[in-house]
Amino acid sequence: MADVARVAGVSHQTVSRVLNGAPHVRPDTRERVLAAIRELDYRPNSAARALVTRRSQTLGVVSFGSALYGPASMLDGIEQAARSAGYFVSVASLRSLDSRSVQEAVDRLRDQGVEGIVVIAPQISAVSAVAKVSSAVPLVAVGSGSRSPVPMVAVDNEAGALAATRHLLDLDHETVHHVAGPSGWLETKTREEGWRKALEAAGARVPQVQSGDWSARSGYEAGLRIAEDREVTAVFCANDHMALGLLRAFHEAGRSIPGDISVVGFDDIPEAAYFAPPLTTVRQPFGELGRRALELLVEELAGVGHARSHMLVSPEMVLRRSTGPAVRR
Amino acid sequence: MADVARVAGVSHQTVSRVLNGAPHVRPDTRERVLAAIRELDYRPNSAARALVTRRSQTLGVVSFGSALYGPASMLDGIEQAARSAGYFVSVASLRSLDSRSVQEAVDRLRDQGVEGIVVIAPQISAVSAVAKVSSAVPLVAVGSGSRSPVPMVAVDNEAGALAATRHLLDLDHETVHHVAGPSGWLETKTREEGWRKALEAAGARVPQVQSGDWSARSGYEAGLRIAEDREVTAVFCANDHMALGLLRAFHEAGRSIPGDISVVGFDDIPEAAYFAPPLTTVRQPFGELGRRALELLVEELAGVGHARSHMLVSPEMVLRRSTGPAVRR
DNA sequence: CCTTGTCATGTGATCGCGAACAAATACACT
DNA sequence: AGTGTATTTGTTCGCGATCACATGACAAGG
Repeated sequence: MADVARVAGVSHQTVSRVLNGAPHVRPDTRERVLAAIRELDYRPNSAARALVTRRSQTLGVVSFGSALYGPASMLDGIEQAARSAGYFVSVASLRSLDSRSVQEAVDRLRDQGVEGIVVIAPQISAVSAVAKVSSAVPLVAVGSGSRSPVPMVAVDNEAGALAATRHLLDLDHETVHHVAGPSGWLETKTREEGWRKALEAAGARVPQVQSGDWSARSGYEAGLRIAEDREVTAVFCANDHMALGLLRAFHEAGRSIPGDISVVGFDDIPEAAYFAPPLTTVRQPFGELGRRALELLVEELAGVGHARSHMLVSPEMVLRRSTGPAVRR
Repeated sequence: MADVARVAGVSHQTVSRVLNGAPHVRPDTRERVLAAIRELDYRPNSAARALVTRRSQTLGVVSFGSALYGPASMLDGIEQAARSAGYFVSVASLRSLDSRSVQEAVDRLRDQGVEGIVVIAPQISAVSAVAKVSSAVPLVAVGSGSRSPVPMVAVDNEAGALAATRHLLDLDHETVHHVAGPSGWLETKTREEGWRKALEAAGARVPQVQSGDWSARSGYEAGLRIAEDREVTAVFCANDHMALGLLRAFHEAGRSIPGDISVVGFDDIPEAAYFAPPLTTVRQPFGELGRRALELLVEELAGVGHARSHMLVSPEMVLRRSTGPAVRR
């Protein structure tokens, strides 16, 4: 910066003024400074600036399962929104979601000097970990349940699950089976609750829940078990990947879809429309969730306060060919 | 830091020594300092440290299509490796891969003070953009072609495509059709080359190529076109998502797989094993690619030089049920 | 003509840390 | 005891920016 000042024949302060768009700089001196900057290919040192302003221009993202479609999309949305808000994004992805790991990741980011943190933390333990995080920096959770103790943005899983289940009931299915996610996840819980409420509201029997781990493999295994029960005519699956495994298992068991069994998924991953058959599912706007979370965080940073600190986004049902009317026996 | 020094009754330099594990600190003073640090919950200011050491402990990742399985997995691998090497990771995801966007992203990261950059840049234009990037910081590309002008890590796409095609030829198919990726991608090019070479080596006819855009939708559309040609008995598809669309189209056209047509994909996404039927494909170890890229970058930072600056990882074929012997007519 | 206020620019201090050097202390060996 | 060397600690400076304040020039108003 001193070099630039020398070349432009001004003081370092004037260079700083030009850089920060401060008022009270005569147009021609501004030009001279800019010319000097170009000539020297000068780039401000962000560390120095961060040191004195106490602002790093950086936000942190703690993410879990970041290779999965949901988290990856959210991260993408977050980065996009952060950039347009003038922030950098630093990531810390977790291998496990225990309280210690979350705390560690948050600490790491804090040490790096991030101004705020978004936690992509869909697990119950993570939320409580986040809640415990004695963090001086603002923190927003995304994709976690509605009873999160920190500000958060999430899809209304319960409403989505309820709609999915009701869709099947409306097709005259006597009841709807459920393949849930792994225990400990907020999505697992809220989706199961939505399913249960829909059944209860309709006075339908509530069958036993099968549990998976979100993977197609686990859906396949659940499918094999379910296929043994010839009574089953409708299944609501807690995510699309498991639904894929389910379809595979039903196919192998010789059950036609939706002829014998109707299946609904959750997420609407891009491939869902090309499953065999195309999957009826509940769309989660992941990218938008990420963007909204970041907006919330930026608002907190700006000190807007906690005016709208819990944000539930309504998911949307996408009807495809994996669901059909129940066969009356 | 001054506070800590005061509480511990030492100078700030001694605190610094303890923090950096410098030698020549008496055990009991070290203890006093550590105690003071704990008492005050002191955290070093990374901006100040970066300012004086000229090292930000941060690496940048430029990524494209970061919601897709491949890039997301690589990013994940990169982050993991970076963390264990003691670096933070800052991401910049691109919406388009033109030279200007890439340059902008790289500049942004440089301005932030990253010490090195990994570019997840599978597009030809990106590679040339990267090559042009007049960057003072070390730069490594991952997942791009073998003729990249910067150090890079990639799967040997050509070998993978060749193996996939040969697998089909070995099953007695007269020739193998190809659904390629979008033009401009290195993967598209090298996979097509591998396919072509395998055909030529076997003296098989080289059919016209269908092009998609990696999405299941485009695979579906290509599949509809291919299904019209009753001569087709084998298709090598440049990625699994398109293969999924292909399977769907064939199913709708009443062609059985692998009875009428064999299909091979590329990537081995986790769902591929649950397609209908389970997909024979070529596995790319994305996470490992990311890790290796980061290791390469760290080596460059350490000044090990460009000893092994191009690293080709051999992909592995995964045989499943979407391929079978050609039906002799 | 002198005050007063606005613009335009410069000066010095400061952010928190580590590097270089200096000083003090401890230990070893005559 | 005296000298030399190794360990341990402290002092000063500077990294590259912003901030608070000072200064000079000029115009407007009395």
